[in-house]
Amino acid sequence: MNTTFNIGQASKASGISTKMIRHYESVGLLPPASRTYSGYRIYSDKDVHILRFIRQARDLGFSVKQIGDLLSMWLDPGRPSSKVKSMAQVHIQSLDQKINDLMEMKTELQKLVDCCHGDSRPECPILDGIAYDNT
Amino acid sequence: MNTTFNIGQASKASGISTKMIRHYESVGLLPPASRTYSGYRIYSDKDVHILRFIRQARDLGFSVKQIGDLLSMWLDPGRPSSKVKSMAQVHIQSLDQKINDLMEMKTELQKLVDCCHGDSRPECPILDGIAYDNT
DNA sequence: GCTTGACCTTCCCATCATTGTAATCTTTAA
DNA sequence: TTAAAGATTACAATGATGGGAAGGTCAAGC
Repeated sequence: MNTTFNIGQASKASGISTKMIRHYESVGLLPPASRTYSGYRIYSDKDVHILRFIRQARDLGFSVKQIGDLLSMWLDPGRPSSKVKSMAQVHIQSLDQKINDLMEMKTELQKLVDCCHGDSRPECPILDGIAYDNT
Repeated sequence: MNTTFNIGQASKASGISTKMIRHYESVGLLPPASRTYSGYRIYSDKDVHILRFIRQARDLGFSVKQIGDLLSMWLDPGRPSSKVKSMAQVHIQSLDQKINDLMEMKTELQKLVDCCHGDSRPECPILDGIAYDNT
């Protein structure tokens, strides 16, 4: 059955807020939705499927620009899977980079925390570390 | 010796761009710098020390708001170190949260990448996974 | 003394993903 | 018929940072 959805229903079905659905349309990630006579947006099953694709990609940390690329690859039946795979691998690298940056921050800060007695006295190796550390 | 710095020198000495030094002043993280007769900002050794503190805190992932709190604790000789320590611990938790989120993304994406042969054929488990996965 | 280049000033705009708000119109259910 | 829920648009804000324009200033060299 070809169900149709208004924006609120599409939002619930996809997990993307109505705000963001309109935004994705305005920046060209989505084609302009068709409209009812009175101007409400209408979404088909296929549209909702695309929205769910977008949400999944977003949850994997892809940017809107990258999601656009993924979408056009998804909708292009002939594209080689190697293209998708290399894009995914590049993205994994950037995730790794971010993870490493955050872990480095955590390690440094943990070192300072471990040195701090954390009581009512004012001496504080954490602040001293931030003030004088030259890593 | 009481050296003074203009904004470019303070930037080099602290590792914070001139853009950001002005920005930090405009949002109140820094008090308004004193000025030469012609309007150039002047920084003292102490000011540069504060800038370096800010950069260290930023490199540990603290937000400007949090850096403001750290700064006032740093400059308040009587504050208990427990205050600093608990703030640092909360921050470590939020770093952990971010690390976990990113690692989850990476794991999921890596699973898909591992399934993809990545050659000239169009079948692509990565796109299929993004399209149909319901984690 | 004047030119040049490097550096400073302010102000506005852009990024990125997302949320909030306000004013207004439409649909739906009581 | 009316009230509530939900849709429309447009604009602003977040947070950390960068870019650029238009203009003033300083130091070095001729």
